[in-house]
Amino acid sequence: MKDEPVRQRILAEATRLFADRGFEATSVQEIVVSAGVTKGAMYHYFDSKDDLLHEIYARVLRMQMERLTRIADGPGSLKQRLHRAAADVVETTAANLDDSKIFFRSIHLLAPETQKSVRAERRRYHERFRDLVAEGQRARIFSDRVPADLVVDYFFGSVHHLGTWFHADGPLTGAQVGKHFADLLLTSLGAGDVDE
Amino acid sequence: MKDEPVRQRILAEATRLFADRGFEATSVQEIVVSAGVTKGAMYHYFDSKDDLLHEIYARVLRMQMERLTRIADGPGSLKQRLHRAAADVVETTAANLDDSKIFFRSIHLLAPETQKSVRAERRRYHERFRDLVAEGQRARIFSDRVPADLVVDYFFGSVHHLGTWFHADGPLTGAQVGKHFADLLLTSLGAGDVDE
DNA sequence: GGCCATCAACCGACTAGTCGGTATGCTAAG
DNA sequence: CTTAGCATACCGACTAGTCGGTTGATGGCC
Repeated sequence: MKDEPVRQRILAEATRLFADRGFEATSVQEIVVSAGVTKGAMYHYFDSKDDLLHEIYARVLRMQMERLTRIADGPGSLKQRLHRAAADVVETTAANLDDSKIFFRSIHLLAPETQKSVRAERRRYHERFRDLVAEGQRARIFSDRVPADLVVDYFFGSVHHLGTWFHADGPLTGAQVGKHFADLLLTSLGAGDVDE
Repeated sequence: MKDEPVRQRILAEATRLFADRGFEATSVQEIVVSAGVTKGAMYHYFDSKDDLLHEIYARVLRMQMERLTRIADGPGSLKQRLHRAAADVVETTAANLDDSKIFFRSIHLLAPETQKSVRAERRRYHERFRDLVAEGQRARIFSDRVPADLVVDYFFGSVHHLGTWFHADGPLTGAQVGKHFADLLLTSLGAGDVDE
């Protein structure tokens, strides 16, 4: 922890504190004290407190987008890939709960421009996921009674709210919740077993 | 409104501003100016800025709990009542989006004690809803492959997430989204048509 | 080798301003 | 007179961000 690069340590502590107390309720003082550095160091690596928040978002978005692309373009039937993608996003969200909490609590506090670019990135992710559902609906593998966009909003609502109830030391692991959520998604699309 | 016009006006403006800019990013000055009163008036009716937030929460919780109880204890089959309750909470959330946004963005900013009581109230609501699902699972009307608690977490995630994408002037009304979401919930529980 | 220049990394006292909250005063009603 | 219902002026605490300065490592030059 001590020999970890300064920049990373600041980011890690900021993430922890933002998730704990909220962005606005956390002062730059608290962050630098927690990270064992000074204000000078922090403003050497980041432009502003907002920039710190933006970096946290960018890191998460990059990671999730990469994983989704790999799964969606990977092998397996459509059912299998959708199930895999759904379970994966739940599992990785559970594994990075702090990032998730910060994301949905604080995005409105960013500068309008920054907010716009973050939302755009988020939308691309959403659309990639929706395309999987829409493809299945066109192929009559999934029911099209509910529009694909709405199904995806429905599903991701559940994922994003993991931060409000999930605990790493609770009765269920992230992987278990992921499997259940993916099952619920597939079932609600009228798809039978994944292995059909 | 006619009992205490000033108090209500302060609450209404605070709700609007909190939803718009966030709790911490909104100053008491801005609230009183928006409401056309002074700080003295605000601190006459409320103990603190936190108290203002707490009142907003309490109002929402009271309303939702009352509606759920009326539907759950009302007439109709279990399927019908669950469908009705699900659609209703979506519709009322959509109709009070500001309250919903504030709720999930700012609850962590309340004093720990207040937070605890709000969470407890929220949990009672959750449990009442879960009991409907669990009852159906015991009666073999719903699939019990996924635990009732998890199904409810799944569903309410979607509801709470409405604040991030739903717009009153969008392509779908709150009632339409409510019906779709309720359909998805019932389908994911392996229940056929509601009218069976 | 010895010497100097350069530069990123970091320090921390400081500024200018904002914040939530309070003390006190005033007015109208009962 | 008392009390409710506000208004106004003000305070101390705290904030994000700045800026002149220090330190240690590196590289070119003689």
